[in-house]
Amino acid sequence: MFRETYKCIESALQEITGIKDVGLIEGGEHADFASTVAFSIGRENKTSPVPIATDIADKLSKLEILKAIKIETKGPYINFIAGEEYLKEALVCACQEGYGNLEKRGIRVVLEHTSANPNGPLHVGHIRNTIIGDTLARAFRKAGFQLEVQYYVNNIGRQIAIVVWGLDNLDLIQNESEKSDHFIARVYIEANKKINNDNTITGQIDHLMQKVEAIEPETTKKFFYAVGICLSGFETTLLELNAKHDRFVSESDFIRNGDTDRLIGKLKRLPECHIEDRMYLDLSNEGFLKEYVIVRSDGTTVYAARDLAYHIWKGRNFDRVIDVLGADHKLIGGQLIATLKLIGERTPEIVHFEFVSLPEGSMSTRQGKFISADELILETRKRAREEVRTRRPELSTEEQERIAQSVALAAIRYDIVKVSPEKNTVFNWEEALNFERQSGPYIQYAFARASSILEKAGDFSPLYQVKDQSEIAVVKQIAKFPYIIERTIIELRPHLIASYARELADLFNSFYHDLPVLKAAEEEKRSRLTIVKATAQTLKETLSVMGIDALKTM
RNA sequence: GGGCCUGUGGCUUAGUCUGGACAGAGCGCCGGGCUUCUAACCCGGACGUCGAGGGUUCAAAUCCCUCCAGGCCCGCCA
Repeated sequence: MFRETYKCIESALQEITGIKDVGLIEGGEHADFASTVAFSIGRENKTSPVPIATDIADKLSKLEILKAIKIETKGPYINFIAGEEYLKEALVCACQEGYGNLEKRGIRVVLEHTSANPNGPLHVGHIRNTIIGDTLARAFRKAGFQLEVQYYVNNIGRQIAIVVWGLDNLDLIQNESEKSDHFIARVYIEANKKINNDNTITGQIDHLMQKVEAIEPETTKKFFYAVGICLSGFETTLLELNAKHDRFVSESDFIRNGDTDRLIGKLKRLPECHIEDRMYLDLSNEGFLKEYVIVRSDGTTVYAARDLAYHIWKGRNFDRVIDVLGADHKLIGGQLIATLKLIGERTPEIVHFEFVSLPEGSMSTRQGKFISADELILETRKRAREEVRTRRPELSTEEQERIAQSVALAAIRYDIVKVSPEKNTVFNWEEALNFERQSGPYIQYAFARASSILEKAGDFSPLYQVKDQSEIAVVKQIAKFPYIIERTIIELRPHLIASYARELADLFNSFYHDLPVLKAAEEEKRSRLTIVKATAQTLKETLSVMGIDALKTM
């Protein structure tokens, strides 16, 4: 309702004033919407904005389509207060299954996220990518887009060559209890130590890369083996994080199918292309002073070449291409886009997120300085298990475990998604293991409380009526949900969902505390049950967009 | 040295793109609330030079400039 009403008021204001930007904002405590358009008209005419506001408000009040909205002025502000109709309609919408779904749009979107190098387990930095990406993916599906989520597997890069060298030369064996991606990290870390002490190894690594690029069968097999076992570890972690990729795309495919060669042929015809020993593009006209190297002097391609080929393929098969990448990829992301423009291909929209560091400094797989996602999951589950055991001792161990796992997932995903992507963060165990306010479990808890009331109430016939202050506050928040979905996919900022969900849970908890539902008189009982149902439904949808389980009991 | 991002009460953070009505939350602190639909909860209180300084504007946390601090990038790595 919020979304529709906003658009309705906006166009009415545009019609009356003839101004495109009518300064329609959220009204805060004064109103539901407010317009500051009188200020700009007043400035234009060099007259007081107050009578202008009054005049516009008069004209608006006469409009049939704004009948349900109370319009008043407070000085130069034109305030809009949603009436009973608005609240009722919001309730009706929210009680339906799939509330917040936007209209289907037949637009195919490919969204790439995580895409970590398979040289060690996913750590708490990587999963910021995963969680931002997966939440965006869920929001896009909810907003009616056809979506495919991809993981781009860097399976022939230098890091993998180092792992392959390590597997061949270091006599390391995977321990029985060791997850395969953790084993690969051990090999990678050891190999790097050896490389630091012996500079002949670099030549051997180069040689491996030449062989894999020439698709030499034995070497290729070794690369694929190393990548395969690491990836199988990732898949377990991703599953536990409730993040799903529709397709894993390997960069080696773009060598094998000739796309990279074709791309290089095309780039060679650009005036920006220079072939000396290496082949590179001079993108200085686009504002990039660095050489954008495509082919090394030994004839092998660098990552950029395969990535360009991958993006051309994505651009030709989808209407929109979205990448979630760490802030360290900003420069190469810019170079990639500039190059795709030069050759007339579709460019990706890149969502960058800033780094997660540890209190002692930045993370590094190579140096073994990281907190793995697996460790985080393990610890959070442990903590959640303790919590469930004390709160719900009467439940079976299986039931407790099921709840604990969901609570742990909620805590992890929410802790990460709630912070805006452009913020640097320092990983904090205390915050991650917090299940209280402003946490995922807090929102789950609000849903569980609502579910418990509905469960006890049994069948009831809904009554769409909103009277008390705390009822109005909840329903107004419910009304905003589709608008939040829309903003999330326009701004590509999934933390908006997180803030929204928390506010909804806050308002519901106040309502829950203020007003009895089951013990209310007949009519109020029905209307409050309707509000509880609408809230539960909306909370369930927000949780689902965040990839968090909606638990009916916890 | 250059580029990008960040700087909001003791700590974490929303709001900044799209300027607007007293800067919202949470943790922590102080004080209340479980014979009442799950207290992973609710209510109240104290705590803010919105990094600093200039500028634009009727109006600046928000736009512009300078400076300071932190992160990231500036590989024939990815």
